Amino acid sequence: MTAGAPAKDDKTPRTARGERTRRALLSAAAEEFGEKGFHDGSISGITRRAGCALGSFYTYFDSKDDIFRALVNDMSGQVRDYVSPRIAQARDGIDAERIGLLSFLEFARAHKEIYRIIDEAEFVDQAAYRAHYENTASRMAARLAKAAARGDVRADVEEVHAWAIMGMNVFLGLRYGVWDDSRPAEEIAAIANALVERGIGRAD
Amino acid sequence: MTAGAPAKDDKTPRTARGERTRRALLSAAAEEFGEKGFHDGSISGITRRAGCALGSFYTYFDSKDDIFRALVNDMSGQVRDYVSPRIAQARDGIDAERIGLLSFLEFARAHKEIYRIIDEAEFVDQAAYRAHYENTASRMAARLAKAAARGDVRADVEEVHAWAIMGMNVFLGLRYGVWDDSRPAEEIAAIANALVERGIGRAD
DNA sequence: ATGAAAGTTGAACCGGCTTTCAACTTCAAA
DNA sequence: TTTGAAGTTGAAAGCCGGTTCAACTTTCAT
Repeated sequence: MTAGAPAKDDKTPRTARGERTRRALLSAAAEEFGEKGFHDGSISGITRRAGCALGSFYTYFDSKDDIFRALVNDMSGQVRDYVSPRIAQARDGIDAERIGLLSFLEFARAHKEIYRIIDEAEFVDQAAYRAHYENTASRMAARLAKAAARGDVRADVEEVHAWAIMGMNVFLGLRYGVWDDSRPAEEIAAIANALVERGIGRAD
Repeated sequence: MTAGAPAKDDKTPRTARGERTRRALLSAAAEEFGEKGFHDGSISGITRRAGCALGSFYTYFDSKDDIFRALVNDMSGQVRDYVSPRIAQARDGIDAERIGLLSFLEFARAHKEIYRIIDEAEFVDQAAYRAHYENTASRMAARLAKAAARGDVRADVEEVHAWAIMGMNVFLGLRYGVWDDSRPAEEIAAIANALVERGIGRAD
């Protein structure tokens, strides 16, 4: 046995053309579900946007649920890949969280469909939904623990703080990223970061 | 013209029996949608739980969307009516926010379906979804402004702080209310409130 | 007591959407 | 050039749940 995939009836493309079609379907699905939501979005809408026939859909995905799952994974990864390298540039633990929120705001402004997709996962694929937030929270908790070890933040930071700050970020992203992007992202990030800094920053 | 309702073909019950049936349908809908979500939940599932015939549904509601809208309104009001009087007992502006989170956690633990219903409104009735959060945020912003006037919190508190704290509360409610209620609600509220107190409390 | 308004019933209608399928095209290795 | 595996096509099958409706029962004001 070679790779991890058991491949009963494998839907993985074997060809450059196939790969292209699969990508086209995935990004068409992001548009379709982003605009209409899972239940109003249709597979024929997806294939129309992707410029292929209805039947081709089933060459790459088992079902409507299946492509949705794939999409949630994809977007969850996209956020992480956008935010992580930026955070790595931070000068300290508090600054890392400012940059985390700032880049998340930027990402949300550029991909307004993200909320409709991640949030709808709560109904279509709860496991993927929980996984997304639990992963995000535990990455943040790990950063905070490191920052605490370096003395950048209080020693008593824990999981609860990570969930609190993540929740803050998610709602600020919705309100000031997706619903209304008229205020500078830097300004929002600065205000929230001041709250965080006093809230968990080291006591002087 | 007498009351506000125009009443073209009014679905309001005129009878005690009718009122009972309507309530039964509404709470059956909370169960059904809470368990299965809007799109997997069915009207026949609702009437089965409510113990009435399929056709009776349409005596009180125009459509599946209609009852969902009514339900979101109902639950949004229930949260407010549970939390508001408790907040009124607070000794100061910071304590008010602690109690707000604490009572929200209690409410979420007792009504675990609330997230699935409010969150799905994002797709079924976006206006109701936005209204729920905008109302909640502006109530909080008003409380904070009052607290600032009394010197309980910093003078520069604004809308952004309200959205940040609301987001915190929502995610803590999901994580420590709905998904896992093993830690005491008081403990979670205390940790978050310490963050808020240092974050926006008056500078000494 | 009585009749009209309110409420109840569930079988059947209806439309839309997912999913299937068998014929057809493309592509690249031999 | 040949061959067959990979990919494409879109019509139509099949399913499922929302919605309708006309007959029936209950309620309540007079």
